[in-house]
Amino acid sequence: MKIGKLAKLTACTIQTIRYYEKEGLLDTVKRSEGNYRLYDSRAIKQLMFIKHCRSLDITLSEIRQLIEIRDSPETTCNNVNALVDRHIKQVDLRIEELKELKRQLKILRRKCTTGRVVKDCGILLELSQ
Amino acid sequence: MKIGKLAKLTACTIQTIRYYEKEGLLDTVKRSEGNYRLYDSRAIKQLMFIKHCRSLDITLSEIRQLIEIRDSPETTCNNVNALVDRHIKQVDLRIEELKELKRQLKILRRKCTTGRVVKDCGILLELSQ
DNA sequence: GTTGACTCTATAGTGACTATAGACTTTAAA
DNA sequence: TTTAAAGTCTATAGTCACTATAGAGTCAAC
Repeated sequence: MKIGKLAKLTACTIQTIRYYEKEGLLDTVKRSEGNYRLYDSRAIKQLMFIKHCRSLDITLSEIRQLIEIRDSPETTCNNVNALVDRHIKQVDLRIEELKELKRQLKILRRKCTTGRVVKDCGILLELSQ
Repeated sequence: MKIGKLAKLTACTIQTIRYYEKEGLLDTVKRSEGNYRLYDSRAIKQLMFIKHCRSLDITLSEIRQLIEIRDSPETTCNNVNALVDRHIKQVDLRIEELKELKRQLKILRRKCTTGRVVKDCGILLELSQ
């Protein structure tokens, strides 16, 4: 299978697949006579693993770690658990930050009602302090 | 006042100040004989305005718009209100996305308990599907 | 044989900074 | 007065995870 088909099957762009290869997340695969990459089902699995991780906002560097861990099947997986725990904490923190941000924005928004002219705009006045 | 003092007063880094100037958010200021930038209180105000906006996650491009609007004091400020409203919506959307992400991560986390070996790790198994 | 679809590499751009190199200026101490 | 340290200058590259483009090569069908 060539890269276009893999891209369709996995709903990745061709550029992204090549990018993951360059970053060492996908194995390099053999090439056709015309230098086209040739993929098999193993590549689909690898790519879906990456996609799944990315959909959970796991960074490429963390994915690299997970791949490395996965390839030592007899070690304990405590570091996998730790990685996920750390990730949940980060997401939580970001949610709290954004909630506070929203609160601030709403306060700001209330400083001005529609139809004023700029020099009386409560929002701009507030932002200028 | 030279750039280092401005940086201290506003808790910005020197590089960031120069960056904002390059991006047209800060006025270019006059220079000393030795080509050092010389700032006055006007620069402090401009920079604090930018900082205040950035703390609300307003993009540099939006800040540019706000500056432009602010400099036409007789026009209505409806576009300021619209910009803030749009921003609140975006933040809200992002919060919802992150909440869903957190839910997914927690589900994932429950797939594995501590102390297993990698080849039995429920998290890695789940991610591989 | 030629058109069109596909693929290749290499490079630049995104946003909002951050970091570095190498040179110049100013200030303070010896 | 020298010199060392601290401050500043410009220009450039790096960050992250892609995305977009240029220009060239490959392949299949008509």
